[in-house]
Amino acid sequence: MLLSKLVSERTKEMPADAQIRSHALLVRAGYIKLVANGIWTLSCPAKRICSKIEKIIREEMDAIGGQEVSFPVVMPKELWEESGRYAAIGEEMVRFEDRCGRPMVLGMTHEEAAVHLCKNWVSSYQQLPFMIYQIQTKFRDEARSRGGLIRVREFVMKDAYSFHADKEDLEAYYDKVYEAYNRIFKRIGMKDFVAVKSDSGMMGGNVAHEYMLLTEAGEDTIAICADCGYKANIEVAESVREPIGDEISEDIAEVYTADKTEIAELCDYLKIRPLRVIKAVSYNIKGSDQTVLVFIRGDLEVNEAKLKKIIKKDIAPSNLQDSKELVAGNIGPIGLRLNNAIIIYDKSLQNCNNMYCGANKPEYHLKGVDVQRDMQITAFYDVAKVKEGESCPVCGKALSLRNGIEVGNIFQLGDKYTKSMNMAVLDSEGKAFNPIMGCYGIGIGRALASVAEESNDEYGLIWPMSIAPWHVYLCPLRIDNPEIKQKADELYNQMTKAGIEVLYDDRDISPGVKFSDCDLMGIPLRLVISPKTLANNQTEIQSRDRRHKLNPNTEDTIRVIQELIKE
RNA sequence: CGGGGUGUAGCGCAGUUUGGUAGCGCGUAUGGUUCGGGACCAUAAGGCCGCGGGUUCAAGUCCCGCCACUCCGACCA
Repeated sequence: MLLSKLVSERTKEMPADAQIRSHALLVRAGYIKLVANGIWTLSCPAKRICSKIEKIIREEMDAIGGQEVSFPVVMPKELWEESGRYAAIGEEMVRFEDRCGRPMVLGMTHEEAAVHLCKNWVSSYQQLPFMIYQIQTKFRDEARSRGGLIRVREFVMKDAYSFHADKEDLEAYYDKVYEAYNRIFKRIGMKDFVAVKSDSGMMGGNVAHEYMLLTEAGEDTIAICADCGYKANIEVAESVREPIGDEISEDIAEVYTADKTEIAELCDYLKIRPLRVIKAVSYNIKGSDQTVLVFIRGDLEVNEAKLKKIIKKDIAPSNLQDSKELVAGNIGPIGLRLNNAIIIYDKSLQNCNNMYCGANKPEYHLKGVDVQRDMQITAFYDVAKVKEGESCPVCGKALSLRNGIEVGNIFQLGDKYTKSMNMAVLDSEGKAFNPIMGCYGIGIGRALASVAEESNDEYGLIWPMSIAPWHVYLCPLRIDNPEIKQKADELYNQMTKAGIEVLYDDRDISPGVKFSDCDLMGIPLRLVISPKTLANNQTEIQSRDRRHKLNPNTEDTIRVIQELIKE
């Protein structure tokens, strides 16, 4: 490829609106261009990177028995009604009508299409298991896209679906995918990534993992135990907390607390620590007036993902100011009168004593509360957000919190789709059952951006050889010199013939511009020829990561480059 | 959806307070001198000042409405 013909704009200046490095550098180096909010064009080099990532994914998916298919982007409403998701999914799914007025949707995931493809073909357990996958454009009308290619509305995704006769088989296959994913991310040159336990969200199902690139720019938070290796998305992460209290339980008594209702000012007023307080947090079930009231230790926050899972309903924070039953700021679990409400007690309260809580009347709180003695609680649930430094649920050592970008995920789906869509096969006794499914996704563009996020320096991007748009940046200095031009052309042709991918900077401009474009674009190897090198019958090879700097003889150049690429 | 910011040449921005000839840097074109870490000189091209309405002799600038982008939050298989 001749750089003079490459359609991509490189700029000296960092885009002002980019908040994270991958966004800034991908735009600056001319890899991506914004078309509309969350919708990008990939230029040739970015497309080449994607193709290489896809190739690696195909190899690994095929290696675990996958078969590549292609589902439609546009699907009829009916398909999504079968699974119940036409109603369940909100505005992020694009809906429209075709010319005949038939309702259609744009695919944002393809469980329905996968079941549709397989349901008539499979009739016996003997055909199980199998896995189908595709690499295809998805559209999700995200409420808010951001971060360059990190969070977009239109993106290419590898999505895979496996079908199994029983849980054991699914679990065994899930482990295979787990390993395949580790290989994929390693091969595309991602370094600091982990697989963490996650929430299965709207996909349904139970066991799920997310592959996270650990980086400050990440949108997700992950709890990690450095000691035993426990890792979980904060949405599901657990921790162990010791009960708060003293040896001797005091008696319950009312205390005057004036207008202090916020935890911070209440603690200040009473000279106590927040963890001595039983805090009330209230929500409404979405689409109804039923209240969900959570009691939790004062220093902790409610993890809404956990809460939703427990009550199995969608919730929204409620406004207590117009409540007739609750005294905002003075809500307590004792003497509470509430109709039609779900009350959840967090595990952090278990066995605590000498606690403070609202007295359910203005300007008063209770002290000396002993959770076991004074409250009739049948069940405690874990609905608290894990905090930095809390104890690991496995080994008890301190947990740390890290940010991460979700680059892939794997789910054990169960029979949610096969059941709702009536996909049944016969078992060995001739009895019909619904196969169970797993599904497995990787966002291609996000993977590209994640590598960019992790792999760069003050001069620009640094692509790993495995996904670099080109292996070599051919950089002749003084190309106005016919000798140089001839030598460069010659090397370009030879390398291309030898299967080396070369970006040839054939522009007649000053060396500094060439060097900085090469660094900015992050091409792994830079091959310089100049009057200086040619005088010694040499060339100059430098790797973008500065690990190699060689001056081979001209005739050895290609061999040296091939070795470096292999390495 | 809520809150902030910004829309002026391909890119980055000034000009808007106080209305009066459309500016700067980079990039681009031509000629010349340079050239191993973003060279220099000269000349030139390039604008519906986001869109629509209004006020005014006169609007990039003031008023009203809309749109887009962006950041923070809500949301997110």
